Amino acid sequence: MLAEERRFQIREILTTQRTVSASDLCDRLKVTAATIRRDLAALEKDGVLVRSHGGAVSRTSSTSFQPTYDALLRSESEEKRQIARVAEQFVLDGDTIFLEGSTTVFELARRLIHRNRLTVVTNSPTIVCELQRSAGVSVMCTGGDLQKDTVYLSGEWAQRALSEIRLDKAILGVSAIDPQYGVSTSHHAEAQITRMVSKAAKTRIALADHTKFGRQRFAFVGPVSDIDILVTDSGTDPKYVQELRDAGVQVFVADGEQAAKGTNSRIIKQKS
Amino acid sequence: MLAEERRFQIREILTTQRTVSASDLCDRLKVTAATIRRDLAALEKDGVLVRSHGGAVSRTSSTSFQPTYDALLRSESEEKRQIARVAEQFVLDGDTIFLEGSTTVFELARRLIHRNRLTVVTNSPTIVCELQRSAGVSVMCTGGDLQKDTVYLSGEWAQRALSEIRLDKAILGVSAIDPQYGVSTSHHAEAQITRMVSKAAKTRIALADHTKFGRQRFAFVGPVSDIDILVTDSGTDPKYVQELRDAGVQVFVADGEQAAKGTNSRIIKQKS
DNA sequence: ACCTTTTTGTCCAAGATTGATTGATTCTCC
DNA sequence: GGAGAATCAATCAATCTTGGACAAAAAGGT
Repeated sequence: MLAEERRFQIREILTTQRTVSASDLCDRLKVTAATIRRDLAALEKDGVLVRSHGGAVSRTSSTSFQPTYDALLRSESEEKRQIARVAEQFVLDGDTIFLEGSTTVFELARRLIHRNRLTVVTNSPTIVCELQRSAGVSVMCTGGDLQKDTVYLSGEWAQRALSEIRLDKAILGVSAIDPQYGVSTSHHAEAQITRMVSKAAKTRIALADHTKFGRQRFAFVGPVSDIDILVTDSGTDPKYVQELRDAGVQVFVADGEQAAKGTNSRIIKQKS
Repeated sequence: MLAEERRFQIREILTTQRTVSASDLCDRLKVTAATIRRDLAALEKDGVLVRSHGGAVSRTSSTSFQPTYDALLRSESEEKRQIARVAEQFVLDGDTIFLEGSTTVFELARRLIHRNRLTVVTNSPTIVCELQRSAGVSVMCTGGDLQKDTVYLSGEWAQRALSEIRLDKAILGVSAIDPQYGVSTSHHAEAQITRMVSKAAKTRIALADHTKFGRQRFAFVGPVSDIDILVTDSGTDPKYVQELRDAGVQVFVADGEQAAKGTNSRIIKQKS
């Protein structure tokens, strides 16, 4: 194997798992620890990863993340990953889906890289860059004005693009949800986009970790009944889960085991 | 076997494999390592692949673009940086500019992060992600279909966005330029976008390293006289530089010293 | 048939990569 | 806080790769 290829493999591994141990890499790539150390040193120099005793940690990307977004991604990433793992089951090959820019949805996007015959429309440049590596997923970007703080494209171009498409599923990352008040967000432009996406999709799937519940933000998006399926983590107050179910929303709570085990069939059946 | 045929085979192999070792090619093509090295050197010069110790990595593999893009970024990055350094002088605060997706232009984008009151329109998600970190640059993305191999948004959405804007400057990364034939590129969609951007801009600035000269690609973009300013590196044959100047193009050759020293005033004066 | 040009193969010294060894450093568990 | 294990950086030797020089072979033109 070429050194170049080996280092590429390390990067690949780091995109799926955030961290990797040196000994693990020795086994998988069939080279000695000395070589792995040299590779890690080279990749660290390139800014791809940060070394730590016994292995390395991905630096998400030297180029494509603003520090705050980076920090956001790290915070509660385990819950986000579990939510993404469950949400992935709802995406079927052949679907045309919208992925809204948000960190939880980004985790889902990473999991879709190896899919086939999937069409993804998104307003997140980060997701576009991530799915660039995928051979089987065709990607469309809405365009629009970049909101620096949320890595979100909105505005006239985005709206017009959304006004002329129909989607099988819309995957929405909500930033505040309250059973009574409904879904809300900090930016007016964002709310507008979310509403348009909801209108264009046959099925609306919202991803929200437990921190998003019982909160209200500046811009109202819509009532909770607009959501068809909601995926959250096990840290959410069961009271909220019940209230949403009463409102007609299918709620899935992702805990470690459920996400790990193959509950695919059950979920998909329940969905269709 | 003809040399042409052999090199074609190497390209074929690289479309399916992404990487190939030199010794492997010796076996498969029944020639010595010296010949393979010469072939790989020639193909690298043509921009088909990037050599690495013991073999080569494809530069245009659809299966996985990321590593290739990195290698691409590495290859001749010094020239690209020098070109970007010169080109930066043409971008003034307050300008509204278009940055076309290409590795050389990407280098320029990185240098613009700390600018103020700059409006950047681009069709490259990579550039959007990069400029996300910038506080003083407002960014608009054209949207469109993602071309996996070039990290380029094109198609209807991109065209419509471009049809309704006016730009001070368009920064174009050309992939093939020939004084007689003009500018060309591999993809039809790309050529279309470039033409629209050119039409929308008051000033057209093309960036091209020395490997792009004297080449012709599939899709014709336009004659060289469409370009107002061209920046290249010192590796370019002076013959080409002269021919372009004769055609009315302002050509700037970026070498280490010129780019390093503050020749800003001279360049800007010459421009206005 | 002859000369010129291009291509290919061989040889060799310089350089790069890898695995093994060493002693120092760091982590973990008690 | 200390003993033991694991990991680290630095170094060396073995192996492989590279680029240049030169000769042989092939191709092309007259």
